[in-house]
Amino acid sequence: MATTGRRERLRAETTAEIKKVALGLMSSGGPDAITLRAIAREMGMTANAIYGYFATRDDLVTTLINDVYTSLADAVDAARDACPTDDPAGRIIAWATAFRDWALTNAEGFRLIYGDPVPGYQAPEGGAAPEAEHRVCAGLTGLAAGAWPQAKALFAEADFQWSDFDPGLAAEVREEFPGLPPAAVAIALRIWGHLHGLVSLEIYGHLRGQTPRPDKIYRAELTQLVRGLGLPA
Amino acid sequence: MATTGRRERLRAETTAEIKKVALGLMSSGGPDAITLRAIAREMGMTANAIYGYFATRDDLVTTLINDVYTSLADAVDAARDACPTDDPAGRIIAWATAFRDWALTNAEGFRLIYGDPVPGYQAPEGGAAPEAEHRVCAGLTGLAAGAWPQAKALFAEADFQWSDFDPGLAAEVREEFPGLPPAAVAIALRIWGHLHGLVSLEIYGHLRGQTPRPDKIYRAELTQLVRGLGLPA
DNA sequence: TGTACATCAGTGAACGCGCGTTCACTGATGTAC
DNA sequence: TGTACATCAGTGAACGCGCGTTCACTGATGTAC
Repeated sequence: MATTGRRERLRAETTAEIKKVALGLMSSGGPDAITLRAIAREMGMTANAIYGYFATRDDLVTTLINDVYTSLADAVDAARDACPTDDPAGRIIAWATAFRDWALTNAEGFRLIYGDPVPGYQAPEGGAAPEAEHRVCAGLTGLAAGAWPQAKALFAEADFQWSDFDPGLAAEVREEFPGLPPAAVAIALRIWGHLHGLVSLEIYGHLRGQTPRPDKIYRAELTQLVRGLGLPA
Repeated sequence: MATTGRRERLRAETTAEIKKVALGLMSSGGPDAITLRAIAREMGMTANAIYGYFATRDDLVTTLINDVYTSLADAVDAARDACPTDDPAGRIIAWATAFRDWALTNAEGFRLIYGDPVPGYQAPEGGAAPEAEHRVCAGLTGLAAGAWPQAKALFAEADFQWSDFDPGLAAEVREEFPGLPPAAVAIALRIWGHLHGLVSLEIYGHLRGQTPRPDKIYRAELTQLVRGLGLPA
């Protein structure tokens, strides 16, 4: 058995194609367009052939969410890490820009993760993509932690306790960023809100009648964001 | 014909009940749960009886969106107007607080307006609720306009032109708020993003594993928001 | 006040559709001797 | 190298379901004289 067998390879290719077609269907017809029959139709096979690759439709959707969320986490992590640790403003801007770019090129994915769930879909317990979700969340906290040394003077009177956060999150932050106060975690969540808000308004078309330059609005947002954290522009 | 006839009244009541039941179904089962048959089942009648009240399912959904969006616009306008014009920070906070409160008590409505469209639904041209949409948008611009006298010093170098906005929006703003520069409109959109982001993360459950106090995060956001506009807290 | 008629909300059966899933199967690809 | 067998991707028909919508209808509520 020199390399991976032919059958194995074909199997992997078909699996990948099913996922690609499913995402494509979603992008043109919304989350409810992800049906086994539609996928099969698109691929020129019968619906039940898909059962050879995924035990059930929910299985397929879970895999899809996981893949997509992981690709988002990869994108933002990579962009941030391309910027040196001693440039917290640059890292925030890199992360945030990658976030929007990823969302625009993977609009279906963004909807799949952050929008209404696929009709009839029941996520497994623990969520569909706990690891990727955690990476994104941890990334945000890291950005806030990087900015904190310069930002703390501006948020001195911020009134947050660890009990204002989920115990799991609190424990984790305290372990990974010792000395970081709860106020910094609140900033991380607020940053998330800023980015998520503009991007999801754009993705869902609510900016369409307002501005042809959502990128410019987003850039202005980022400028004000780092300024509001006391970081040099 | 002294008052409204009995039949008329019954008719209005049934229409209202259909809408109420539809929203209720959506809140428990997502947007795809709005089916004529499910509504009829819930009301103890047959599905086709609904055709006496709405010509088609899409008609019903359009009415629903319109009602809901109008109720949002009413809520935020009323909250803002309860605060005097010479307190721009107070008006922003009142509007924003009403926005979140409305979203939490009408989570289905929020999803209906801002989330994925109802499966299979085709909105009429011009959108399902153009008037209410416009009221919300105009309200935001009004908030930015109110804050501008104090905020302008902080956004002097903001590089926005009228061409960065939709012609219709630009024309309207210039008529309603003469002298207000494009940079202020950009601020309005950014404010919208901030509020929409935190609220939709909360509504869609993405804050659940992070904080038990989304209200506190939101309040902190508002405090920083008005501060960032140079308004007194 | 009583009768004849119009209105109209709602019924019940039926249509054609697409869905997820199951079943017994076929035929090509790979493996063992 | 050739043959017998195992694997396994995919087929095709069928199931039961819920959907939007249409149709001809019934029976109670209102109205006109």
